[in-house]
Amino acid sequence: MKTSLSESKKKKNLPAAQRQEVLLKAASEVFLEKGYAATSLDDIIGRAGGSRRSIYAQFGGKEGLFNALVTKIASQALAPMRQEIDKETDLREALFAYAESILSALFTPTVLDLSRLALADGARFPDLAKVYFASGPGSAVESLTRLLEAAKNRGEIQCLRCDITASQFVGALRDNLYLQVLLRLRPAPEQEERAALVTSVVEIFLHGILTARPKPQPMVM
Amino acid sequence: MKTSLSESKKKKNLPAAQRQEVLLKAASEVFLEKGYAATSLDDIIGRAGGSRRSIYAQFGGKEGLFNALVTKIASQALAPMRQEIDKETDLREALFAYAESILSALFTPTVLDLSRLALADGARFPDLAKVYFASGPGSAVESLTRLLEAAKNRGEIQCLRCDITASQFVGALRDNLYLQVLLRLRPAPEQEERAALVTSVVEIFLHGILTARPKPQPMVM
DNA sequence: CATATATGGTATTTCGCGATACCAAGTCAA
DNA sequence: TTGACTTGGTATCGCGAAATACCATATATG
Repeated sequence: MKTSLSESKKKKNLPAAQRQEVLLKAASEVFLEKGYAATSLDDIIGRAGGSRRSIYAQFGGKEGLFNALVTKIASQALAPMRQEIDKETDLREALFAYAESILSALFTPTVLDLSRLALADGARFPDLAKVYFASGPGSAVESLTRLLEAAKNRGEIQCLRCDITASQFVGALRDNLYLQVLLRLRPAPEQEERAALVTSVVEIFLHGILTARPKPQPMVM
Repeated sequence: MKTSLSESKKKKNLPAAQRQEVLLKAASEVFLEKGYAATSLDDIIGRAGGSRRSIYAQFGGKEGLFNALVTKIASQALAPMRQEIDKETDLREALFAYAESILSALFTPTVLDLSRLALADGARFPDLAKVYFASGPGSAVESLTRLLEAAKNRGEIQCLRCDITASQFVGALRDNLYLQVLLRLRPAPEQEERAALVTSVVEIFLHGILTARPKPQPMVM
């Protein structure tokens, strides 16, 4: 019946170790695409080959399978959000570079899917929520914090709590846009739109929006 | 058997209209608490009284019930995010007031639950996602945009796209904190912490973080 | 080649829950 | 009071999917 689908890549009777890898990979893809509840074991088996038996033998069931891969997925998928920053280069340059890389990482399809997964199923799987935040937004903000603190020590900027400033910088980058994309109300922004957002954020954080820059002491008149 | 639970408030044989109200109220609570999938009709009936029959007679089923209330819930629950701003008062004052009210609205338990609901089930119920965004974050940013444009017209600030600036202001307010609370990684911030965030955001958006305010031309020495 | 072991595939069981049906009990009108 | 109608409560059905069991088939070992 359904075995008619051309048997594309169904390798047969793999040894346990390989089968486990293939299962984990397929499961990652499906869970990310459809979420935990909407994914059935048949979906996974259909993609990975193998049988229910191997899943239960190696992972104990659906929950076990999910728990076995969720940490690894999260850490891998969020790798683009953990780029280290060169603390020595010009602050403005560094902020631009950081903002661009974070922003494009945020709108990566895999990152979006993982974010939706964490938000939807984080309650049932607390580890997912923890790992997601720690290895994504959390660590992104940490490296920015270090950048800001370096600049502060050089006297270039003033911020009482650089960690708060860093977190707000990332928040400003996310904008309402990230929310809209998560909600599937609009597609992810292309390069051009992202660049506009980055410029706006960096400009604001460096100079503020007051026209009177400070327009300070000298009453020029 | 289970009828032993003290029959607290189970009013019996209500007329259709009243029963419908009670059902909607109970359903709102449960859906917000547990999400769509995790809510069973028995949960709702257990809280509202009445019977399956009334649900199917009036709403056609679980989906119908959800659709019937989701728009109204969203609009009501998000009302605190739609406060109008006085465009005439001092900009700094206005931003402070706006930021505080938005921030405390964001961390309202009901708003948090609704946000989780929209993010988790927005894919299955597109209306939910649309209404959530439009009557919450969307309209909040709109009123801020008008405030900024008024200030821009008075020459107080410069921003090419005040709508983007407004959106980034709200994003900065959300910080990583909102994400952490949504993920249940930490409790909502109290008044004190919120005030610190508000101060930081307003300060940054007005003046930026550079120490050299402009520290401009004069090479003092 | 034959037997043991492990894996693939499918059938069967179990369970939760939405949907439906049915009966009892209460409400309303004449 | 009586009879038609509405609502409450429970029992039943159907479906989807996880969990389990069973048989067939492939690989390994002697």
